[in-house]
Amino acid sequence: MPNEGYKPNIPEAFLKAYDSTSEEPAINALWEQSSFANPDTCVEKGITAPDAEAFTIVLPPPNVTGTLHMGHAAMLAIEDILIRYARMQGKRTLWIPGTDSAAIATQSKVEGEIYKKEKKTRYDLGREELLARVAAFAEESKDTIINQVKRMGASLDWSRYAYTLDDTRYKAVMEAFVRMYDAGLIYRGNRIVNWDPKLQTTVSDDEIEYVEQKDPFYYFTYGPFEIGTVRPETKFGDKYVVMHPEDERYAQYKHGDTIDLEWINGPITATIIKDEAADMEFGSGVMTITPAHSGIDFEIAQRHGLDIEQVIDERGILLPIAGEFAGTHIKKARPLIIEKLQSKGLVSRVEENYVHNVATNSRGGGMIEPQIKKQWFIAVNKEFTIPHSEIPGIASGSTTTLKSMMRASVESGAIQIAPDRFEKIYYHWIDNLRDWNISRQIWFGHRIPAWFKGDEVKVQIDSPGTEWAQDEDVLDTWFSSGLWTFSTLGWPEKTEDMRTFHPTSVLETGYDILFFWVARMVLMSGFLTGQVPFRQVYLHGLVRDGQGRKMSKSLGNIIDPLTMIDKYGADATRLSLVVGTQPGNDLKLSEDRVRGYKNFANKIWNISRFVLESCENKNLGAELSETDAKLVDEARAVAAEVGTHIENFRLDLAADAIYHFAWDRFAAEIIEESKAVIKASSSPSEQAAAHSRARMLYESLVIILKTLHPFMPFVTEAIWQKLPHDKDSAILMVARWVR
RNA sequence: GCACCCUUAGCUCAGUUGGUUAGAGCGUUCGAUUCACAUUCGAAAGGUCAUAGGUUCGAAUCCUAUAGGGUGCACCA
Repeated sequence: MPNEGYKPNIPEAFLKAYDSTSEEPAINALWEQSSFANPDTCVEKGITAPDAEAFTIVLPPPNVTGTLHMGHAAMLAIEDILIRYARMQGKRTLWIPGTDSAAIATQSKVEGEIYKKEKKTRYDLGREELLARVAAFAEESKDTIINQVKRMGASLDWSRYAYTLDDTRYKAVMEAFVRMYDAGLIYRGNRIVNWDPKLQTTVSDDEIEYVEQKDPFYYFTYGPFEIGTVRPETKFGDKYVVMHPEDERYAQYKHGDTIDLEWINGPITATIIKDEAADMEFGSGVMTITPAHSGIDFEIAQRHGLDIEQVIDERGILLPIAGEFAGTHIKKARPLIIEKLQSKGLVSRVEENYVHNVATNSRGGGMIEPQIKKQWFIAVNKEFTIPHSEIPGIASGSTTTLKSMMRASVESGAIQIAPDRFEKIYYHWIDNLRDWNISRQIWFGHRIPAWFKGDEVKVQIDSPGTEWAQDEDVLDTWFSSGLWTFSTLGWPEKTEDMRTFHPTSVLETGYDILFFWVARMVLMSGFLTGQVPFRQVYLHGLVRDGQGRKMSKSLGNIIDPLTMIDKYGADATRLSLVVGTQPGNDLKLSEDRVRGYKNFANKIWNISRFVLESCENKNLGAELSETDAKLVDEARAVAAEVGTHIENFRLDLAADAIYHFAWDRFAAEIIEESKAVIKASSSPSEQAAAHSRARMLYESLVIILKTLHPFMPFVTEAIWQKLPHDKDSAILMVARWVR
């Protein structure tokens, strides 16, 4: 506490309004130079106890496909609040930054740009050249993103920066693949997969996005039956006719009966199959199947051991089975096939405008065409012996499956999900989970460590020799993302970081990637480390525009975080993304919101100036009067309340509480009442009151600055730097939270 | 089709195990301002808490149904 006769020597900059554009870069430089975002530094400098509890968050790594949007800004604001609070609590606090190569998304973006400018495909360029171009793009994009992240004031430990494709992470991915293969959890097999003919790769079930579409629905005469379809081009090979075993309309037909009938390219013999997959309510209750190009049909075919014939190739071209239509693209073939069927009198009716959902690749690809392909899969239902497990309910050395391990992690409470309604959604997803297709037919990513020589296969990290050829495919980007909580800590090496910081404390991300990412981390971490990846999941909502619409280029309603930071400051931007948001609920953001919080930053600035001016020539070591002590306690109580809210992940309530205390109570009432006390100083008792009052104001200000710091780090730190030097910490970022 | 969420002031949202007169920000209107304030301060208007039942001494809050909006999953021959 400064002593008698303290002269605040208020810097000139303080006499004007708070100017975020001049203060923020200086504060950022101060933090960076301190390197207090690195917990090791804090321990070395004696700020954090070496045995202090760890608090870890891994930053969901932004894709290196572009620039930061408001969703990222919200994520950074929320996580930085949690991190700064934990750090001020004296915890060993680590927030790990990173970026994600985002295999398909990045490659397809670069491919698209190359095609636009040079009319060249990846096959024209070749693997090496394309990879170089993608890597260059990723590098540039990465730098942009890092700079944007820093401008938000995010106190990440950049010395631990990780990129999914850097050497350490590459090693982790290879190791993970080999271990899972050796445990029998990764296998290669012919299965029906989601094939994207545009990007020429498979995608996982979760990456599929169903888009509503209107198409004509055709009914054909198929012998004595009527069958329906929107996709006549798949029907060439259909020689099985399926009906429900209990459908009385077709009781006369027995399973295995054959019927001769006239079909697209001439007479065929069809076989009756009775299977419960046929829906009696739909259409005529009878269907033909195309096992090579439909998931359900494939399952039916497998159940009954039926022939499976490919009709359409990888580029969407009809194969010789299509007879005269062979070599034609399915889009062009469809009307021609209808024409032919009509001329043969086989079209019984057409229902125009049939509304149905078609599968598309949500990663910037095209319509999905189911195909049977030899792919790598992770077996989620296969039993295995887990060597080591800290997951409650799963004992080390016991037999389990990945699915039940994922379930146990949440059911046991080892992982808590906020808001908790997402736990149900998580279970539902697990129950419907099928084997995860992890191979992708693109070039950018982690190449699968499998080696072939003739029919022999070896799975190992290093090449077994020159005569062995490596698998051409790369891994699904979520495979490497699934390792993120521990690959960033140096796994598979037994590092000090791994021991200290894993499992991580909180995983904060958008609810839209609960399945893609959160669930996959639970899977990977459970199997490979025997631990849950994090103890708490916090799912934030999506940032939408003022009218609740998604922000998009075509709507022109994008609010760019950098523009907001330039205009109103990072603090105002952060606060606007936190106040009024509850976990799991979308946030409607308008520029007015941001502007409002800029005024608040300025308010804090002015409060501070007033307090410092009031402290001029006052003894801040003076005894506090009873009234003033109560007022300081009031501020302290608010800090405690804010802390409780933060621990409950109610950042909206926390911010609201300190906002109202600072503005409506401290500035509007306490300061107003203090003006007279500070000025009147004729009698000794009045002077004592003035000294006490000044001290109260100063102490309250310190409490407000500390409490507000996680939310508005820049303005609070800027003010802190102008406070007298004998405060409890030279840098507010590592000051101890109010006690 | 199954499940979940939302509906509170003009707008965006709080309202924690049911408990006085339902709150905030923004916006609107009126007034003040040589005062720490690129402003700020004071005041006002504005709500049948979606609708209808029920439980209860008491319901924005719990239960049921309905309507509207949204999301996830499945189906899609």
